[in-house]
Amino acid sequence: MGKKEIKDAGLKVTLPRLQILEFLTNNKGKHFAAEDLYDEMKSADHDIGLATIYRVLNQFETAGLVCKHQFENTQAVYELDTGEHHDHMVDVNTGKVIEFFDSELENLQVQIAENHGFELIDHKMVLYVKKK
Amino acid sequence: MGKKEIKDAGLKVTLPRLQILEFLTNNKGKHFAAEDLYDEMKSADHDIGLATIYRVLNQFETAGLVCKHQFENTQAVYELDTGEHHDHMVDVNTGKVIEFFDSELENLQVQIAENHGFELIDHKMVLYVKKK
DNA sequence: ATGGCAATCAGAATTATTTTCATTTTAATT
DNA sequence: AATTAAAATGAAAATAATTCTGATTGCCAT
Repeated sequence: MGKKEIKDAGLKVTLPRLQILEFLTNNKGKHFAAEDLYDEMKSADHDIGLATIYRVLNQFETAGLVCKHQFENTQAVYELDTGEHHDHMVDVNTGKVIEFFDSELENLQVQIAENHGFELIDHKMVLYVKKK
Repeated sequence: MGKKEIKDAGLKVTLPRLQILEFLTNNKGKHFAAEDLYDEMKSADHDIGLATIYRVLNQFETAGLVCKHQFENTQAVYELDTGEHHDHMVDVNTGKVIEFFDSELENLQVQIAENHGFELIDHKMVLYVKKK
């Protein structure tokens, strides 16, 4: 149970926060829009307002508990932050999102930033692909 | 002047389109939100409605004349598509956007997609950096 | 228990963008 | 050059995603 994580984030332990965090924990690696979560919570008889979902997700994001992605769709999606960095590959035909990690790529990015006189803080990368 | 490009895109050559395209051509490599362009046009005594700006930018995008980027800000930004692919680096302190191209990176991306059984169609990458 | 402050709810507000529809402009044709 | 149909425009309304507001509720240290 996520009580500790919530407390460590400087937030009060409330039912909505626990329920949202629990759901994301049980669905590692999957992406959910705020409204998806709203529906999921409703299905589980957890009546959490949409505004609360958005608020909690933002708080969780700043706390490093979840990460937020803005793919091509207009709605942002969220997933549990497992601490293991990864990038995304989107199948343009199916819309399916594949997560991957490539250390050579990670190194190259640091290198490129350095070549321009910068320090790499973070990056975002999405590959749009299709089955060959 | 951009009459030819507009015609080739299957669009009628109108004043708003010419003025927007001319402005972007004179500002290669710079990014503008729809509202920036709206203001720019107004400053130049070209009274183009904001709806038209959005409409024309979308048409130009599908025609491959401009490309659209969604960085961290909420507003999308547009720039002239010079045909030369490049990625972006954002200075997290100044907000400044630096364009760059790295062929090693491009190759690696193709490679990664292939390793997962996919063909790379396109990609989007933003490096968040700061001065060292 | 209870008092204070943070969290929640529901709905209103905001922001970016798109759509609608009446009017104007373009470009093809006479 | 005048005619005309189709496409483009402007202004305002509509939409979509997200954030804010104000009243109420819930958490927790005393």
